[in-house]
Amino acid sequence: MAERVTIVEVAARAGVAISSVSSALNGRPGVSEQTRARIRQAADDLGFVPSVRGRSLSAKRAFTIGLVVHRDPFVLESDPFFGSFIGGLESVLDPRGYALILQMGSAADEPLDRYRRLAAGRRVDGVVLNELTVDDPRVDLVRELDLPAVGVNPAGDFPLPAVRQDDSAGIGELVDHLVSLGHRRFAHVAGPGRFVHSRRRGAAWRDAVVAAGHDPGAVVEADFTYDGGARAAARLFGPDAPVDDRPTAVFCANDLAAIGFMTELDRLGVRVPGDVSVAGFDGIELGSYVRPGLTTLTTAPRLIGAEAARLLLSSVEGETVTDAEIEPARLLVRASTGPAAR
Amino acid sequence: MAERVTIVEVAARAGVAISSVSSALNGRPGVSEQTRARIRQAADDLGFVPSVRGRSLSAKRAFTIGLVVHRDPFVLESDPFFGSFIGGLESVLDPRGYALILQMGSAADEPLDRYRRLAAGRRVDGVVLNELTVDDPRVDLVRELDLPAVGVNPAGDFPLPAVRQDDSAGIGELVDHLVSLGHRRFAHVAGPGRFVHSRRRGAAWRDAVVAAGHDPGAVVEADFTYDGGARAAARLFGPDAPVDDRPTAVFCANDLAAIGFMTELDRLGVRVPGDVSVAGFDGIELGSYVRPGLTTLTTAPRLIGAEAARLLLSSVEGETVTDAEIEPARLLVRASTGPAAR
DNA sequence: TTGAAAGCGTTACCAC
DNA sequence: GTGGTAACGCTTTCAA
Repeated sequence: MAERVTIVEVAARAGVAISSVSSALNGRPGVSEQTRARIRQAADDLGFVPSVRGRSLSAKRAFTIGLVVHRDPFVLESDPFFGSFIGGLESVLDPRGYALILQMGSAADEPLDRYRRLAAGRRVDGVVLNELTVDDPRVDLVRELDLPAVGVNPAGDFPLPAVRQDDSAGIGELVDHLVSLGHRRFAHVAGPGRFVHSRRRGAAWRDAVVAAGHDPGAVVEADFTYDGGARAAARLFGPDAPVDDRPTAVFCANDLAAIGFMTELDRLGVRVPGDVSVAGFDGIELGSYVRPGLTTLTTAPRLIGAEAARLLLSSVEGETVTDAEIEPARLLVRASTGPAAR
Repeated sequence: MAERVTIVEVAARAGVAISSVSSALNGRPGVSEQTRARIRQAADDLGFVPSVRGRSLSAKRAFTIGLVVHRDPFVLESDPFFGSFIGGLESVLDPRGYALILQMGSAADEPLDRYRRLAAGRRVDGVVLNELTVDDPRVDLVRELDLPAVGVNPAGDFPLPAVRQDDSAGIGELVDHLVSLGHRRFAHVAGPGRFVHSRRRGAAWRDAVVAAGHDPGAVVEADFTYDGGARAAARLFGPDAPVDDRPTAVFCANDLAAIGFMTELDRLGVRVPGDVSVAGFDGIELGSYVRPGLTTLTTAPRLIGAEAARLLLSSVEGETVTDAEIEPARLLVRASTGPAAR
């Protein structure tokens, strides 16, 4: 690598001490406007950019935050959340001079180790905790490690700073929508029960259906994948499924599963929305392309990422942080929901 | 953040100089086995892990490599390549003490700036160059910046270390497969022409079809998205498309577009594979779920990522690097290709 | 074999 | 306002 220009050379060119260069360039007081200008000039001439390495050591800060993805890579493949979420993180990290370290905790290795090593090597100043599980062990871990962290959509009693997006209001709208279309028999294709967000969506759905005076119906646990959605459809509508009392409206905990669900229904000769209305959750692009277009709840992964980064940086920089609340997920009605069959 | 234990404390506990600790722990000679053991013990007792910050400054190395993704976040959403590719990178970076910095170059900002800043701040020791375009400006840039880099599937005359996976053999197999099924009229749904890999796939397809003695037929440029594939289908088989001379076999430059293509065909009442055979490229999970299952060429993004990381680290550490060749993409026949209609 | 000290590029403190 | 200088945590060189 080529030799890059350091603060020493800037100081030499401007004819001042390096401490003055540091003060001047970082906008600290104690430098006359005149010399500040001269220093700026010298820095520009030389194309000086401070080395994060030096800054890191001196400032005791890595200027880096970590995100560990715990999924199997192939699950991530089709997950629409991460791209936008990471983009959101980036959008606030980058302007503030921070970078994102991404780790993929393969299912094999102990995921907590990743955090341990990140902290032990002082690689990152903080981490964002995503896809929280019930009693997530990472919460205790980051406290033990004294590592700043923010949670994304955690449970109510979460002890760390968090960004939340309400989904109960939107799910309520969805239930109203379905009920007003005449639906009375429901089912839910849930995410894995260990995830906080799976549970919350399931609970919000159940509560809303019950509040509307109906039976919440069957709950089939899937795994957020396309294939899991397809299997759930087979279970509810396949040849072995009970014929009477079949639901006429199904809420899937995420769009990808909902799309798999619809595809399998199609194969089984069940019409959407003629025989069954289907709704998802997420608002992924794909949902607008498939036929029928998928009714869903739109979330804001990019915004969530941006807020998470904002909170985390505040936390890292020792400011007091209050939780962030994103605008609620909203109902987006497309063609996959329609009047209940008579 | 809690105070972490440093090399000084290890030295104190072992009753030696810090330089001895450094030598002992890094497996350098010049330390007796006895003191080495004592030092190891002390380090273990204290739970010492060297700070990357200190090492970075001293070693003039960030122990970090960079990947800049240039897509719109929403395109990335549905791209299956990155998850596995990043997993592959990680799988070799992590054991060697390196971490991955991921940046998302939003379409808005000048993407080259990302590399400039990464290099200027000494944030990374090298970068991997993905989705290379024809005359990709990043090639000159990294040389100007003197930043180690590896290319993924570049053109033949690429001046930097590269990892390549041949697709012409697999595409040849595909053409053989289609021809043996009786197909004579072909079309290709291509990726954007600025990408090297779009062009290579298109050329391999054309060459193979011509070599088989047939006309390569229409080429419709799409953009690797589901929607782009659907639009291509509308163009080739929609109401405005010429009715005679329609292709009976279509090769799409990637799976996602192929799936969009098939979905649109379905809507248009064109049967797959009854009326038209469709093949994709990539081997994404989704292709095995959709109906009919998608015939495709399977690539190895995880392996490509691993090799890219391996080459890049060699390059960073000043070793001589030779290009890596991944096993060729292979034909995977599923239900979307069948006998040509008579 | 061991240890002292310089150096990596910053920031921050404290004299002047 | 300005300029030394210590400190950050490590590696490396060089004497002892």
